Amino acid sequence: MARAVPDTHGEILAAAARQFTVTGYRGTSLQDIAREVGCSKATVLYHFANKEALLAELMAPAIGVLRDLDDRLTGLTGTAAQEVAAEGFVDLAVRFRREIAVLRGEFPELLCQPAFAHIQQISDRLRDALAGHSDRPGARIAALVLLAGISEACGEFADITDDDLRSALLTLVRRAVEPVDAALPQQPTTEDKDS
Amino acid sequence: MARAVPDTHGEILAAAARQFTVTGYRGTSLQDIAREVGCSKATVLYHFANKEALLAELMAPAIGVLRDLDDRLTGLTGTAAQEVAAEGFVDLAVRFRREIAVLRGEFPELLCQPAFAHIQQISDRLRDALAGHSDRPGARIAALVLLAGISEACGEFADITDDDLRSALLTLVRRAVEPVDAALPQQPTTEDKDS
DNA sequence: TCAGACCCTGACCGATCGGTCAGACTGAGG
DNA sequence: CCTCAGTCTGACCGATCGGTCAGGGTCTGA
Repeated sequence: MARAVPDTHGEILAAAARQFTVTGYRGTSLQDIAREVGCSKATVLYHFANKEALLAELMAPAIGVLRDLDDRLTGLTGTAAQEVAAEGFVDLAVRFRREIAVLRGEFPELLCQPAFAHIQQISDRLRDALAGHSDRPGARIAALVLLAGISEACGEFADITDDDLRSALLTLVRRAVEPVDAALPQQPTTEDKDS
Repeated sequence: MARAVPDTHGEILAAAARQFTVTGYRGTSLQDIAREVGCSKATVLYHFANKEALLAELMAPAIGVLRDLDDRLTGLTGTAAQEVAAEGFVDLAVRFRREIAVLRGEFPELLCQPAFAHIQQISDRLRDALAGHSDRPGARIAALVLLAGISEACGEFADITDDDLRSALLTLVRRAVEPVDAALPQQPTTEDKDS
């Protein structure tokens, strides 16, 4: 059979994805990646301008989907925004479990890099949408906890199929999100003083 | 006035806490800490055997409380376990917002260090308790999302008082956790197929 | 006055990091 | 045959990391 063209570029990308999910971006050296691929560190830097470019190419698809979701959210408010945000983010988190796991806690530093310039604003808008654009602390807190928790947790359930994980998460979010409509007031919690 | 005894040890600890929460454990060098304190790096290593020992002393109180919670959970099952786990963890997360933020995503590596040997097992037990010791995927997923989300999110709400944050989180957890007892069935959500 | 504990430091160490560079190898085209 | 572009590499760079070490100040108690 014809010797397959050695797709070194793709192999490096795949190896980087694996390593990043295990030891994080900063915790993975170019040497580590080169070792797994079976090439030299210089080869990695021949195919990618620098370490950041490698990460950027790895995250590009996920970021594209995140941008699409952001577009779909513009103009929506209240329950409609919550539902779109919930479905959209759950789907994104499940599909890109691995990519999201890469950012494990390295968000603050990574977001400073130009390739990820607008992520912070997008995820802020996403959180607002999930909170139904309410400024009640309970709504904001619930939204952030859910987004952060889903991001963090998705990578842990490698044994669960995408469909199962998606439906379980969506059920959870719908149950957990603070309803924005005052139309259905729930029982007041222990104390509700607006000082 | 009498010159106050310079509590270098405490100053280093405080500076480390500040820096760790901003740039993470690995992202903070001993040099950074020394610079903030206004001493040499060698001084930092005079007061603490090594970087890990500095982190360990910083986390000790939080770990103690976590251990206590773990003790209180032994023997509990079902709803009782869920309630104790929820209250205990929310309280812990709020009180030690800063300490928890330090571990921002560096859990996997840090847990390998001897000082944090049993944390993983404790948090596994905590998750099981919050899931009511159910092995249903939905329950496990909800528990993990909530624990991870609360850990991640707590540090973000510096503008909210402990009490407000605690009650908001507790309300969220009670709303979001998957009820374990079939005894009190709530209205079935959109779809409830047990495949 | 002196010894010793305590506190602190500059200089230094080996390791590792991301990144550069000149050059070797290879295969296709003229 | 030669050329040339594409691919890859070992050697090397400066920076930074955590950590060591010998020694200098300072205070206290005998």
